[in-house]
Amino acid sequence: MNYRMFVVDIGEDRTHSTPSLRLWGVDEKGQRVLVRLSQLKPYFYFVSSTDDILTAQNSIAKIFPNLSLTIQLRRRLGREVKVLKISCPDYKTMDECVKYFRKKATVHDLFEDDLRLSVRYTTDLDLTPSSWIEGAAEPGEEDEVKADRVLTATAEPRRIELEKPTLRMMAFDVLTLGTKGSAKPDRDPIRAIAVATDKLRPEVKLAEKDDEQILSWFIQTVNSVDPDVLVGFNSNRVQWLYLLERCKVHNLKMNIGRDSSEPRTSSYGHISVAGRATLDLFDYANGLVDLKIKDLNTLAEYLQDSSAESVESVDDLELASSWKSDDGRRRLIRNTTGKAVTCLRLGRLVLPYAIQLSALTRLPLDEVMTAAVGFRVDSYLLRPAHLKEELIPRRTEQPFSPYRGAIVLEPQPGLHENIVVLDFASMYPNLMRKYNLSPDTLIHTDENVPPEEAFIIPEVKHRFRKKPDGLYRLALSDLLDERASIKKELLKLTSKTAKYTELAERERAIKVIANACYGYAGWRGARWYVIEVAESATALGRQTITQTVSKAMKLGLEVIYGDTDSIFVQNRPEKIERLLGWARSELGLEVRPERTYSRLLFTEAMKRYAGLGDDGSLDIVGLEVVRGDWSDIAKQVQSEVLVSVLRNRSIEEAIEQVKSTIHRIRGGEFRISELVIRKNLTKSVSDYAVRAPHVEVAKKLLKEGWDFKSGDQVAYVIVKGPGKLYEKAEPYTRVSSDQIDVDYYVANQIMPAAMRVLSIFGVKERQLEV
DNA sequence: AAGGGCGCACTTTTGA
DNA sequence: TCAAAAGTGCGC
Repeated sequence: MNYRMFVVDIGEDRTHSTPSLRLWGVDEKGQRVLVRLSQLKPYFYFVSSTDDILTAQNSIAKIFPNLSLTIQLRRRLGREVKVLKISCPDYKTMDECVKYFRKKATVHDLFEDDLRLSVRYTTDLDLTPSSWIEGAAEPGEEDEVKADRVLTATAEPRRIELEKPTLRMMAFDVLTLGTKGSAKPDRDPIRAIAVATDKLRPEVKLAEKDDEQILSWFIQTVNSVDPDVLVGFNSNRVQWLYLLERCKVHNLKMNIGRDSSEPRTSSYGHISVAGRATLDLFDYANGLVDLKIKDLNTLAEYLQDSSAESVESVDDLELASSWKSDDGRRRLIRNTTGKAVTCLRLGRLVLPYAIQLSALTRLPLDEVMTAAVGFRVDSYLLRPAHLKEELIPRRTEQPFSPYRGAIVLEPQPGLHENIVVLDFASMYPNLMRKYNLSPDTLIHTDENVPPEEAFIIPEVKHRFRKKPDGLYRLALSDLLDERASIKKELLKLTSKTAKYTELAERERAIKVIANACYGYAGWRGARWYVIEVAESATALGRQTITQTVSKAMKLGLEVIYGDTDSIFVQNRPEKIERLLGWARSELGLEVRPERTYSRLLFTEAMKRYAGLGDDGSLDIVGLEVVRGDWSDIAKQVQSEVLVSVLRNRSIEEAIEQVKSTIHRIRGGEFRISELVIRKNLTKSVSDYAVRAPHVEVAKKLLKEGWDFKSGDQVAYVIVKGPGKLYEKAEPYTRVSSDQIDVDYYVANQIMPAAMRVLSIFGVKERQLEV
């Protein structure tokens, strides 16, 4: 009998001594299927640094007679090595065996002993999560399993292409509040839980005397809805943990897994529910650099979802006091429902991308969003490494060692007209591919290789073999070629169709992974951390951009600015065409005119400019307007100034706008929200060497029982009073207008933001004072 | 448990 | 008073 299914979750079964994988998914008829894949033999490799491999084999066979030992040929960083493949009959033996070897051998002698079973077999069998597979199976049996069909595979499954299935989604939100500071699960019961699903109306349940009933209701609802995907916001690190803790308090078993198991924290810190995928929209928001404030509302706005208005942003500090009034309580409850509904809608928007990223990197759907970029690349590289028979090294934290990066050109300050930005397309990935930069092609300094067989990298003088193709050339060729063909394909399709979305999201996922390969190579936590690769990529980048600037000047094009892989030049079409042709033929790289500006403004600073597009649109780069750590009032003023100067060509108008804002704020006409300054904690408050405003505010709130940890955002305003700035910072929710230090906002927020632009035109500060 | 890279601008604190 | 250090967030 054959089955076909879309893989939603992959679980490891350690309840039996024989290792097996459980593949959970949905078939073409919409039935939920569980396929058990057993007869898997865990294995790892042993490389002897001292003994000859036969001697090693013999001595190991004496100690572990029940192992299957075979001598094989593999590669270690491109060089052939003889290895002993050690296959174990079960987990227990594998654990014992690895323990023994780790004690005896140095870590360099063991390979692939750290791969989890699911990773082992997604790599070996080309088994891809979030994709369709098919294979032969026979009916199987499982106790207490929620699935329409339970099968036992009789052969290894194959990957196939079918249209994406409709996954059943359920979103939830949990309302908690602390009696003193942050809500603590051992002390503060859950006040309300809301759920939203595709079929049913959104529902919210309030806690009566305590939260036992609503917890039971939640568990029951999950089990009766039986979703494939559970969506939440901040669910991985906060909401699931809170639910679990409260269940513990009431002695409830949160048996919402499809095998009746409870949710548990798993790799990369995600919450795993057996047979289902979990999706935390916070993880998605966290990965979006454009998103300055990481909450559900800003995410909804970013994704242009209309449900953004249905949720109010309520500051944690305000929750408890809101809850005390009837009106506030109604608001909070409505909000909880609104958040569940919004999570459902946004979950649907994000899912197609998550599926593509999961299929590409082979990280299961629930892991892929939580895993940082480095881990996604790490996972992606496992398969090409396996195909090349490269031994997969363990992840170890290496010492930090900096290296030279890209070139930034000094901008020509002032106002420019008719400028075009020329960008190299995927510069680092293309350079890595072209020069075969890879851990397994790097030639060591003591190796003698004829110069014609090597690429010699300028400046750094590292050498890479021209042949055979390295790990990155293999991986990047696949990625870059597929991306190019998808882009072509997309031009033929109408947008908003299912096929279009699927391909567009696949293209996005490929771009993310391809662009991350360079950074990965220089990341000291990477399995294949080889600094020479990263160093060579940036050295080639510097050479490329320098040569391009020279060529542009030779062609008579004035270069106004450039950064890493771009140059800003006058828009002279014939000359630019010649430059692009030169890059194509002489460098073998694609340069594209990315953007044209009718007017473009530079200060003396690099990485900061504003440009007016031909259609009247305004790009603002690096300036205060696009920074999250400036008050809205300062950003608003600068934005108005830029519009006046660039679009309306009026310095006078700009000056008037600044003056009117200063006048307004001095007159006390402002909202506190315009003055809030936000900064992230980058470490725990006790680790700070200096007393910074946001750290002092966090300290104050910590004393009151609020949680603040590294990564949390602190929002504060500056109030009147003597002393240092850090003594005048207060949580914005507790401050009234008359306490605000207006002088600070005028002198240190509005003025600098406005003058950044206006000083270019010779405007003096006193011209802006009212 | 930790969560690609380097280059740069800018504010505030620190310490002499 | 001033330069250096600490800290943050950006660009690519």
